[in-house]
Amino acid sequence: MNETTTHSLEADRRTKLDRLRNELGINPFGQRTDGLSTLADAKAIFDERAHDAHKASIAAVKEDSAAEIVDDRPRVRIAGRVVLHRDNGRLQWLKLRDHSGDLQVAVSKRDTDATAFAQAKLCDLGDILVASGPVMKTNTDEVTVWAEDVTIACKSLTPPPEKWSGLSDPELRYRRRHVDLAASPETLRVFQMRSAIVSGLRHLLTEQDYLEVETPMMHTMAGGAAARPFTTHMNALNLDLFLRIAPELYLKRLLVGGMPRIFEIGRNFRNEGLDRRHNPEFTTVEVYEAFGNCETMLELTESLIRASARLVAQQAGSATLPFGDLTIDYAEPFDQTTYSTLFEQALGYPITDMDRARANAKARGLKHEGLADALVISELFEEVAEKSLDPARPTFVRDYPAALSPLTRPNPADPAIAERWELLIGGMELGTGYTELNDPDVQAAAFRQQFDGIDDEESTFRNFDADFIDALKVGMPPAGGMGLGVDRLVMLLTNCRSIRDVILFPMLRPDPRADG
RNA sequence: GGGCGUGUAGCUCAGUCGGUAGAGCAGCGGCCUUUUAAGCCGUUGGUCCUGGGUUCGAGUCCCAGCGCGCCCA
Repeated sequence: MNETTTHSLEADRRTKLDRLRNELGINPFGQRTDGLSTLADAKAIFDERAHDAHKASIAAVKEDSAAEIVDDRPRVRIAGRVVLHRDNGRLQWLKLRDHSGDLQVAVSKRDTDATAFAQAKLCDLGDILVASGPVMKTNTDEVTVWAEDVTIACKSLTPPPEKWSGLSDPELRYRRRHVDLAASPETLRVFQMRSAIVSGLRHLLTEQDYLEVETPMMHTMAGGAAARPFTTHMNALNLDLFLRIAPELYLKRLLVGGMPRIFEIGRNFRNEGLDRRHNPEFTTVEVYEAFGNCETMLELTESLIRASARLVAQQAGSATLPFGDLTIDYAEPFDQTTYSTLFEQALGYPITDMDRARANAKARGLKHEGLADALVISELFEEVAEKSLDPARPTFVRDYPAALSPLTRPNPADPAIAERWELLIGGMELGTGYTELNDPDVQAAAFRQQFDGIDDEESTFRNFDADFIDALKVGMPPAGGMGLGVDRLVMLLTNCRSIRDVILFPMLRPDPRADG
């Protein structure tokens, strides 16, 4: 950032600020304004008949000065940021933008008072303008507000980016998201969609009698998932705390407490890598349902995603959306397979053949030494088997190994298999669902077992959560539970290839060029 | 963590073989009452990411670092 030139461009704008104040007596940092229409509404209210009648009456007056001007064109008051300014001398054309779209405003010297016209003259790209007047159409058929009054509601002191390309440097888009949003309607649209998707999930769940709850984000023990937590410290209690890596163990306590259908939409924090699919803070929706199981959750998850896709596709009956080169149809029933089937299909030998699995892991340069069998299989599964799936086909992978699922109930018929699925779409893990474990003794044993076969650093963050075991002893109803990554769902549905494009302010390194 | 790419005016980008730093938009001064990325005339604006090195001379070549992106782990 160059101090000198920034300063000079800002200085130009400050000069205009002074002129507005001194020559026009205007404070260009305005006040409450009532009766505003959105630009989309103002555009929609245009009345062809009234417009034609007005035009005809003007022509009639030219013929016969006794004729009367008829003007019942709809009038609006609008506000928006100036994104174009064409000054033709005594007629100025402005294009305003708000969250609903763009709309042109014409400011004629003939039809505005001197103060209004001068404000239009002095406005810069980026200023926020309020204009009012009839909605008409230009000779080239563009719906336009023919201004009768114009006020600068907020003077912008910072020049906006190039008016057609906006910000294209991804770094600048993330660091100066406010500018990106103001300059790029496509960016705004992604976040409008994100909001609609989250509201849609909330609405669908609430409508089916799931109760929305909020559980702590600061935990004394980081549980509910295998991930490294962020740490913080509470002064009042002189207590080290973890930002939550998952809300699961608290939500289960609520099942114990007698809330049978609950969900939480909220942030989790994982102190791990950053890449196209991972931001250290990310949003999930987690759902628990008493007397459900992993099947219940599978059906629910599929229905939620299908409904979200329909919402985005906005065409009744269609739920087909692009994701990169893929076209994904969410209306079709999602595919289902099992962990061991997919493994054997992709690797060519059964999941039980540890000799080949270990040799294979070694050959592929995967972690294997000192790892438990299940973790070696898991490495191979994620590396080879998951990638063998058709990314355009949403697929539930069922029957995960119990050894990888310490919070899940094992299948009664085969204790090596957990009643758990993961959902993969577009090459991403979207979510996971379980039949929850509610036998406190089996849970306690599973907590102990999770320390086996992992390295010391990893085990630092795995805990034996005695308080949670105590809760299970009170008695938790049989239940299904699921967690769905909201950021990744939004990526899929809005065709964004980086998680940073669906998080308003993604984590970035501090700008080394910044002063502070 | 590794590989590749990238960083030049407020923004978007050129910059050839190493020889005085360029354009468009934005800005500034003019003209213009139906423009459509308006047009016309004139004009301002640079820590070429940072630090070293090679060279008579570096935006350009070399080394190191930093940010961002892509791919891989």
